[in-house]
Amino acid sequence: MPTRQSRATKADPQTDAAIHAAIARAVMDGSLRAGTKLAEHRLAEIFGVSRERIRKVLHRLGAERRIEIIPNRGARVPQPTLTEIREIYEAHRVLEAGVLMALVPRLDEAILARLDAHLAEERAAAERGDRSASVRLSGAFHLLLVDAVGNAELSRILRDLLSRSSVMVSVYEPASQSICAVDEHGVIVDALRARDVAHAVALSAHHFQHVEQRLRLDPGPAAATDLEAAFRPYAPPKPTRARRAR
Amino acid sequence: MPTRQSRATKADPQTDAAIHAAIARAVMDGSLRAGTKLAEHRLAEIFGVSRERIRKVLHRLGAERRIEIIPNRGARVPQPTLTEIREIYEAHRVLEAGVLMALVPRLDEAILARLDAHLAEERAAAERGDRSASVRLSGAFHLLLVDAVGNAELSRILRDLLSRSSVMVSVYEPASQSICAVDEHGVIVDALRARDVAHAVALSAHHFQHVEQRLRLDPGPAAATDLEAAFRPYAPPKPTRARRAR
DNA sequence: CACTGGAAGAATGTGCACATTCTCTGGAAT
DNA sequence: ATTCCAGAGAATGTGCACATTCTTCCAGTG
Repeated sequence: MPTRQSRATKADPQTDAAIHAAIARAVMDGSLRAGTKLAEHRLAEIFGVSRERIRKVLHRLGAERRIEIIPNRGARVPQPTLTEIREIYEAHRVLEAGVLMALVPRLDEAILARLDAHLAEERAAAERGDRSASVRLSGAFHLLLVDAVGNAELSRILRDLLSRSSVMVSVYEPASQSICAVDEHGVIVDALRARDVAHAVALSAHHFQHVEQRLRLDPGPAAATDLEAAFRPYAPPKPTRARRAR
Repeated sequence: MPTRQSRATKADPQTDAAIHAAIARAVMDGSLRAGTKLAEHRLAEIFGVSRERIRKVLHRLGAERRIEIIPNRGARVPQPTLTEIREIYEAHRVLEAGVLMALVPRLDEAILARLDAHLAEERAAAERGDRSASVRLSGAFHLLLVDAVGNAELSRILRDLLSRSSVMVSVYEPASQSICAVDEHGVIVDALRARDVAHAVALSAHHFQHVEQRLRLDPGPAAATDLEAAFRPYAPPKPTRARRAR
């Protein structure tokens, strides 16, 4: 009997990890706005894989709290309330206090040099008005701090928290302002260099509260986004014929 | 109105959540020892559900890092190295420092009363030599601390961390000693009552280091455990006839 | 005109069959 | 005797078909 389709032409064009990363990134960077429905069938068509593959990825994203899954009702990009967002930021602030306390005793010149280099990058991005780079770098600053402690578990937890707060920035953050003022990062590094734990912690807390205060009060429109447009840069290695957008 | 009878007659004997909880608990409390293979087919028979159901639960447990999944090679109870365990404990210690700093400013009599009541429970368990209760309560103490902050996200993160360190206790902890000395918990509460943040943090760090030092250096035997025996208390609504273990 | 009931269509959930990969055993060659 | 290889058996991965549930829309009634 004839084989259905020799999918043996090549190994899976889209591996699970690739699809997972694509959707996670689209959710994180705001390409998919809060409230967007993530229908299994449509995603399967877009990525050119079976629905089961999409289904598995979606469930994993749900377990990671990156998307919201309601039984029998599918997956959506989460639309967090302002209270939930403040909780995320507060959690980040509380945990970073512990990170700073653990970091000070093990500071060395190499770590301080890396932080200085990062601050220079941030300033450069701010000066040339590159908002995209600024957002990315300001998040990376906090990751740099936790990575300096040298505990993989800590890094994983904080990285996860940061990636989830990124989702929310796209909903609540006014687009005209940068997320983290580079000056505030600079003074934290200064306090670290002086081995002043209490001051570093206080500056960090103050910094996070600044960010929280900048959040808009209205959630903005919860309109859905076109799935195909969001995933166009990713991977249709499938010669799909033109499809009309409804 | 004809009520749905399909659910009534065929009533899912085991819901996904129940199976998930059963396996997670078995892994956490040591009923399944490190290295035990979790074969899909056998679990499906034991719980009396289809293999797909087990498969989904297993993948979710893997995403939560509660079990270890190797592609094409199945799921196993993780057997962490001593270094990984120390990282978990260190992470917990670092994060709890932040929690204590956030907790002190919002301490009130109600919280202190809850902590006191918990300490009394711990002492009672210790006095009657109930090791099982002692282990459970000593973990609950740290959850009580983070819950008192009132941030659900923080509670979730620390709860997850604690549940994962519980796995390791069963591997590395000598059975004759209790996990957390109740005295050490008591002095932490004393420092909190005095609003002495620095002291509370120092005591907490000292406490965690105590626990770390108690860990045995040899991982002990990595023998597998009989799956059916571990899950006998759970889930056999199976009218299956007796089956002999091969 | 508003509201309820229900049917049709669509989306999600599940079991099954088959494909792929791995493990284990037995035998032959060095 | 040890090592390597091949084949059988078992376990995992995947696509498909069907069952269940939800949404939507429309007809009928008060």
